[in-house]
Amino acid sequence: MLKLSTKGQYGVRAMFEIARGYNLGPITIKQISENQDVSVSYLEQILNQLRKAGIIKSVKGPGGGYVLARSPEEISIGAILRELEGPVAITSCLDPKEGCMRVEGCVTHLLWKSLGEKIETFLDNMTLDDLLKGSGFVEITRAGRRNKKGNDKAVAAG
Amino acid sequence: MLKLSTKGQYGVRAMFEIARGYNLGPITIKQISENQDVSVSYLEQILNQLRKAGIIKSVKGPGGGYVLARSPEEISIGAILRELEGPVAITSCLDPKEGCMRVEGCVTHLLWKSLGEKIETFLDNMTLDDLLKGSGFVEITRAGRRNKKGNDKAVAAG
DNA sequence: AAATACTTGACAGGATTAGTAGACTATTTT
DNA sequence: AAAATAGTCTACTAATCCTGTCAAGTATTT
Ligand code: FES
Ligand code: FES
Repeated sequence: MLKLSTKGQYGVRAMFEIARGYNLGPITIKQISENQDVSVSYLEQILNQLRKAGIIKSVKGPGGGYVLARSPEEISIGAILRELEGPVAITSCLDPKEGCMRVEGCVTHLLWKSLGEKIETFLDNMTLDDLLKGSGFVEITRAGRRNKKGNDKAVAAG
Repeated sequence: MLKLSTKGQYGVRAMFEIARGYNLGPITIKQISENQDVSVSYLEQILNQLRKAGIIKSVKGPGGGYVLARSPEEISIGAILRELEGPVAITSCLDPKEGCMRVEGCVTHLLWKSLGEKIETFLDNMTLDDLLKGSGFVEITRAGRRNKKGNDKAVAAG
């Protein structure tokens, strides 16, 4: 129960890839695809949606790709998921677009609402930066990452 | 995102109806159906599932219906939902039946796992009794509730 | 002009959900 | 015993959503 669609999952993983080297210039869809095992076509759809939402920016042409629009600590997982999957709405009664006539006197409404808020808080407080830190990734060298100006020294971890 | 299916929602609402007068003898599917606006046929399916799980018991024949198998404070919302919708599994990687090869080194796995546990804790700590108390329902008189031995006095609230 | 890379919209197959229907079994009451 | 009540079980369908592909197009750099 309470599954997240693959779109959301892939979206977060893609965002992680972009965040991973966000000060190293754009990363291409193809690279994300290879690192995360998600098809290029599907990623196109997902990243486009995130771009329209202003969470990432795209750079066209050779050397182009995707870059974060803000720094990793300013992008929450919640923001990403909300774009791709709509607001947290355990029941359709809680969906801003749907609503429900029975709300008053409905015994469960408060329950779902409360759970929804808890989830939302969790997701909104978790950022890409937390993801970066929480996974031993500060220590990778950026080998294999294409580089704009030829400064191929890894941004080594201290 | 993170929707609950109607089956789960209806299930909880049906359980609430059964809990509502659990010391007054069984309540029929039909009554639940009327009180909660869910079709009898669909409820049959749902309640049957809950009965097999041992959460409620059924009484056949005239005067029969459904009764809680335990007291309201011993039945958590989590238990109900787990029966009807399977375990909390934000991603399929976390589903006991599925799993994932990428778990190690997967940056998001821990995130989903952590969220899942939070949700589960919430649901497991919330019981039918909380629902009864939390909704002004201690005060209703049981009018309209069929009664086995003819003692039609309402179980009045203090 | 050529190569790279993002952009957009349509679409299809499959899975899941939501709900209905009908025939059957068990129990109580008359 | 028969009638009435009420739960049991299985199958089936329609609709919706998810997952993902494809192809033609636009923008930018070299
Ligand atoms: S049924 Fe819509 S709020 Fe409970
Ligand atoms: S992809 Fe399965 S655990 Fe992350």
